[in-house]
Amino acid sequence: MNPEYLKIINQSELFIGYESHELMLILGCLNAQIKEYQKNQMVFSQGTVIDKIGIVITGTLQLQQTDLFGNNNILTSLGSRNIFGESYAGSGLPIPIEVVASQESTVLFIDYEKIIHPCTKNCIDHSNLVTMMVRLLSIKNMFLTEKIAILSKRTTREKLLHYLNGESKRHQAKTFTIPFNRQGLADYLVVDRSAMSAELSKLKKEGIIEYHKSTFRVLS
Amino acid sequence: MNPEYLKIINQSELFIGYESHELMLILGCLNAQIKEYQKNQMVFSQGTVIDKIGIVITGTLQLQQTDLFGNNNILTSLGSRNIFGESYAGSGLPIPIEVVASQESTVLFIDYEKIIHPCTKNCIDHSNLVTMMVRLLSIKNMFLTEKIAILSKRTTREKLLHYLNGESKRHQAKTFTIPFNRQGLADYLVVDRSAMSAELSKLKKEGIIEYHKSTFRVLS
DNA sequence: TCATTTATGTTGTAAATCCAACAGAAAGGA
DNA sequence: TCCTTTCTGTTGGATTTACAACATAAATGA
Repeated sequence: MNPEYLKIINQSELFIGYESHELMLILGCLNAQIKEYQKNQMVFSQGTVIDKIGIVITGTLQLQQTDLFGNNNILTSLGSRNIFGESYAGSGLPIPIEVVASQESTVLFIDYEKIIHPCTKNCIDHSNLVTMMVRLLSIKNMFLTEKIAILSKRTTREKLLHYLNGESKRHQAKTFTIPFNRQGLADYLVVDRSAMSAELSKLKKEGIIEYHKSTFRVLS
Repeated sequence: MNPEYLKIINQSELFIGYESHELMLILGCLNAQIKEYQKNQMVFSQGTVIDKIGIVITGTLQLQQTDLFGNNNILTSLGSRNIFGESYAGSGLPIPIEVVASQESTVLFIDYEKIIHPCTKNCIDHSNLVTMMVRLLSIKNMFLTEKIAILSKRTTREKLLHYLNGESKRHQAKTFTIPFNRQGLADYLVVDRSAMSAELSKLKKEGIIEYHKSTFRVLS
């Protein structure tokens, strides 16, 4: 395998922390396979059941979904080191979205079954791949649950307060820096940026929060 | 173990389909333990790292969260057969919520590690517990992702159309029945019931959908 | 059967959001 | 440094929602 590729795989969440010779052995044992895609070529089709996960080596893939009116909605873009398909492969259900290469791309595929039930003999131990996989799914799960809790708030004010309170708890500090600028935060909370800015000002005036740029402080 | 308990455990998603003697052996090998809780007693505390999952045998537990102002928000209620804690145990992160018995309850606990890395010798094979666990996490993940996609739509109309389109695809049919009454659907979409009813009427008038009670048909 | 409760649809009003436009601040580059 | 671009806050008007109140339909139970 191309050593550049190995370096990238080694940076993906699933394979982080291995020595490169270990990684090579594991990938061999997992029967991992590289595949190239041309621009606009389909990687996973909507409605199929998949049994492999993918890791983007080079290029960009897009998760997209077609709506009632035939419009193509782009859900996410995936770049180098990103893992995809793990929830779908694990569920055994047909996938409700499609994955397409939005430019020429290289992808590594691994049989999901081999990750979940690693071989135990004649092979380097890679049973902690299960733990890593489950951790990925679990953490994603927690993030999604938290986001739903936020989106379930009716007003911009409530969404902001829930988000800031959650971040405060997560950092175990009243003062913390968020990984968003204003537009990014508005996108995350699914509200209008200008309305959100106005609400932030109000909260500051009312003495409920303080902030400077992306550093916030909750006062309570 | 109480045979009534066994019957309930056998109905939980994780242990469905086993013969009762198999189940007993597996539970023994997993070192599963029963614990009783009084009303208002804490099961899991916010901020702790947990290494067990729970299955409710009898009674009711509540997942709840305290907000900035000290209000206790109930996120979900858990009843007989429900599994909880799997995402938190799998993540290795401190839990952002607390679990409390809202009435006298009986709970079965299982070490998470033993599910993910089942023993392979001197014991009945229960390696498919990993598969079941991963399937649970994955399917939950897909549901959460779908819900976020819906909640990310700005208007009631868009939320409705996205939801109905998704259900149509899932059922692979233009006509399908949803598991909600109007209030339930409004809660799921996080919109006002009456406004939603009005929007449904509009969509029907415009010839975009048809419906009768909880049976819908998308026309496109 | 009739009475009661629950579910659903309709409407008007108040409140909140979105959108657009703009101005000043901050950041980045020549 | 100056110029340009990006980011942030502010405001007013159009749109959408939430809320409350009510009427009718459907379901439930005595």
